[in-house]
Amino acid sequence: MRKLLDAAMVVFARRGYHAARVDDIVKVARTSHGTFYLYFSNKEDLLRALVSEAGEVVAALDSGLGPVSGDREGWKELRQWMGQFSDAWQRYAPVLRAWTDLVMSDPELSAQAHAAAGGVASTLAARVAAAGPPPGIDPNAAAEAVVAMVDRFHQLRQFAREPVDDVALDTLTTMVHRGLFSSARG
Amino acid sequence: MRKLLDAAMVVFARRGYHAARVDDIVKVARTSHGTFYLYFSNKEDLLRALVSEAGEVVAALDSGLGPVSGDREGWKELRQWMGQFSDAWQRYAPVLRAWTDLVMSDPELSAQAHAAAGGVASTLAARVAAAGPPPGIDPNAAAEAVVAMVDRFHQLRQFAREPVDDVALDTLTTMVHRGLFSSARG
Amino acid sequence: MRKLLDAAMVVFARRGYHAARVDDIVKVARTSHGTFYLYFSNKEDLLRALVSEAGEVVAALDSGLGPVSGDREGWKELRQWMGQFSDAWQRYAPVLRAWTDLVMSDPELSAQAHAAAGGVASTLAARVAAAGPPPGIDPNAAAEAVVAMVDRFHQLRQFAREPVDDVALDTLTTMVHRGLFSSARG
Amino acid sequence: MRKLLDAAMVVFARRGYHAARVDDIVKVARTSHGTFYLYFSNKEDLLRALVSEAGEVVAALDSGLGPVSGDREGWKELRQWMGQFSDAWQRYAPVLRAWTDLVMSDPELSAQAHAAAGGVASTLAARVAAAGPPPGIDPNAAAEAVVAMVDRFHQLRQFAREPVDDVALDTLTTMVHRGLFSSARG
DNA sequence: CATGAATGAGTGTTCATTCAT
DNA sequence: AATGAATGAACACTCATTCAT
Repeated sequence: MRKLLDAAMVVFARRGYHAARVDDIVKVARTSHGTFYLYFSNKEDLLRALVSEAGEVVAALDSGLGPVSGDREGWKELRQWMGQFSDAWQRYAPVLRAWTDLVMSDPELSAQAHAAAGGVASTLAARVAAAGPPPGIDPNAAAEAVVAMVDRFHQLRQFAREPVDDVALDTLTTMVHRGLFSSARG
Repeated sequence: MRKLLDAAMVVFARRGYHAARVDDIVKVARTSHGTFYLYFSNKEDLLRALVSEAGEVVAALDSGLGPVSGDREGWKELRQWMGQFSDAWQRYAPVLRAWTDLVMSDPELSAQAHAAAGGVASTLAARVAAAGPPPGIDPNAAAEAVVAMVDRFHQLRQFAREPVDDVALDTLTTMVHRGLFSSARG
Repeated sequence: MRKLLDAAMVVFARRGYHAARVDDIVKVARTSHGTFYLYFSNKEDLLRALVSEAGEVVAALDSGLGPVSGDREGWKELRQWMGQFSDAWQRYAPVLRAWTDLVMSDPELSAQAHAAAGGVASTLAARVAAAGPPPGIDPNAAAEAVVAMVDRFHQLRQFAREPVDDVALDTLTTMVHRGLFSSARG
Repeated sequence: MRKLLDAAMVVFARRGYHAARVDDIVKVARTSHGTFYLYFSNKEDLLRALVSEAGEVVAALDSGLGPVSGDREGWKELRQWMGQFSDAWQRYAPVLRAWTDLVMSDPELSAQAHAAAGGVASTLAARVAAAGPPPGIDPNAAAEAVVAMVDRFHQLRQFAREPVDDVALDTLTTMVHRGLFSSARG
C-alpha cells in the first residue's frame, strides 16, 4: 500500500492524473492490478488518500506561524514559515498537480483540499488581523491571496523547471511582510 | 469555426478539458464531427487556438500598466490594471481551466502560454525596477509572484463560487503596492 | 444493427449470455466495438432488444388460438396452436436461452418477458374457462402450466439435442386437450 | 465443507451462479478462499457437488410413485407424488437455478442432471404405459412433458414470487391425471 | 488443516479520429 | 464545405485461483 502510494506519486509527477494509467502505477510499484484494487476502490480513491496525506502536512503548517511583527523579527518569522511551506509544497508537488487535474470533476476532492488549505489561511488571516492591517486590507482576502501566490508561484517555477531559491523566497516574504504587516509608514 | 470555439468555451467551462468530449462540443456548436476536424486537427489543436486568442488579450494587458509611483496615484494605476486583469481572467476562465488541465502533457502549450504571460510579467518587472524596489525584492521574481497571485486567487474564488469583488481587488492592489512600490519607510 | 442482432442470436445460441463476449458478437457481425455501442448502450440492452422482438412474436400467438371444443375439432385447433408455439420457440431459442441466463439479475427484463408471456397465458386461460373446465382445474394455473410445459419441454429437447417432432407435439396436445378441455366423461 | 455447501445454496439463491462470487460464498461460510479450494477444485466443482446431492433426492422420487389408476385413487397417488416433487424442488431451488445458469457451458453437468431426472421420467413413463395410455400419447414424451411442466411451473412461480399452493398442485395433478391416465371416455 | 494477501488474464465500455458520401 | 456512421486502440476494473505462512 505504501508502495502503491509512492509509485502513484512518481507516476502522477511524470504524467499527471489523467495520463497516469493504473497499469503504470502498478508497474512502478511492482505489484499487480489486483493488489491495487485491494487497497483502493479506484484511481480516484488513491488520489484521495494522497491528498489526505498531503492535507495533514499542510495542516501542520498553520501551527508553524507565530505572531508576525512589523520589524525584522516579524520578517524572519514569516520567512521561516515561507520556507516550511515551500518544502511541503515541493514534497507533495505531484499530488497537487494530480489534484489540479481532477478538482473540477470531483467536488468531494475539492472539499477535502479546501479544508486543509482553510486552516492555514485562517491562521494567516489571524496574524494579519492581530498585526493591525494597513487600511484597505481585508485580512481574509489577504491571507487567501498569500496562499494563492505561494502555491501558484511554485507551480510556475515547476513548469519552467526553475528552482524556488532563496532569492525568490526572500522576495515573496518581503512583499508579504511589507504589504500586510509593516503598518508604520514615513 | 467561431461557433466551434465558442462551443468549446462553454463545454470546457462545464467539464474541463479532459471530460469535454468532442461530441459535446460539436453538439453545442450544432455541427458535425466532420466539421470539427475540418477546422482543427484534433482536440488539443482547438485548445491551442483558444489559448492563442486568450494570449492576445493578456498580451494587451502589458500596455495597460503605466509607471507606478509610491503614492496614491501609483495605487490607482495599479488598481486599474488589476481590474483589467480580473476582467480578462474572468472572460477566459474556461480556457485557463482547460489549459491547466493539459499543460503538463503538452510542452508546446506551455510555451505558448508562457510567452503570453511573460510579456505582462516583464512589463510589471520593469515598473518595479523603475520604482526603485525595496531591499530584498527581486523585480523579476516579484513580478512573477504578482501574476501568480492574481491568477490563482481568481481560480480559488471560482472553485469556491465566490465572486472577486472590489474588497478583494483593493486588498490585492494594496498588498502589491505597499509590498513592491512604496519604498519610503518610517 | 440488424447484423448485430442476428450476430447476437448466433453467439447467444453458441455460448449463452454470460459467456458471449461483445468481441464475439462484433466479430460475427463483422463490425467494430464502436458500432456496437452506437446502437446499444450495453450488452444487456442488446438482449433487451432481442427479447422485445421475440416478445412481439409470442404476443402474436395469443390471437392464433380460437375457441377449443372438447371434440376432434378442438384438438386440431389446439394442435395447430401448439405447432405455432413450437416454431416461434425454436426461432427464438437463443434469445430465450440468453434470457434465462439473465432474468435473475435484471428485474426489468423479467417484467418485459412476463408481459409477453402473460398475453398468451391469459388467452389460454380464457379458452379453458370458456370450455367449462373440469372440476379441480383452475384456469389460470392451468394456462400457466401449459405454457411452462411447452416451454421447458422444448428446452429439454434442445439440451438433449433431440428434435421436437410430431409425436411429441401430438402427445402434448392430447395431454392438454384431454386434461383441460374434454369435460364429458363416461 | 458442509458449511461451504450451505453457504453456496444461500448465495446461489440470492444471485444465481454467475453473479455468485467465491468471495461471497466464503464470507457467508465464514471461511477463507484457501479453504474453499481445499475442498473444491473450482466454483463449478462446488455446483457439481450440490447437483449431485440434489440428484439423490430427485432419484428418490421415482420410488415415490406407485401405479396410477384412472379413478380417484390414482389421482390421490399422483397428487401425493406431486407434493413430494414440489417439496424437493423448493428445497433445491437454488441449485436448480444455478444449474440452469450453467448447463449450456458444461456438458458434464448436463449429463449428471439428465441421469437424475431420467430415473423419475422413466418411472413415470412406465406408469403411463401400464395404465394403458390414451391414443396419441407417447409415454416417454408424456413423462418428459410432465417433469418439464412441474419444473418450469415452479420456476415461474418463483420468479413471480408467488407460492405454489394446493390449488396449483391440484390443477397440475388433475391435468396430468385426466390427460394421461383416465382412458375411459363417454 | 486453514488462511488471506497477492495475482493477472479477461472483458465491457469510451471516445478521439477517419472517410465515403 | 459539410456530414455522421463507423472505427478500434486504449483503459479501468473484476474475480477465480494460487501459495507462502
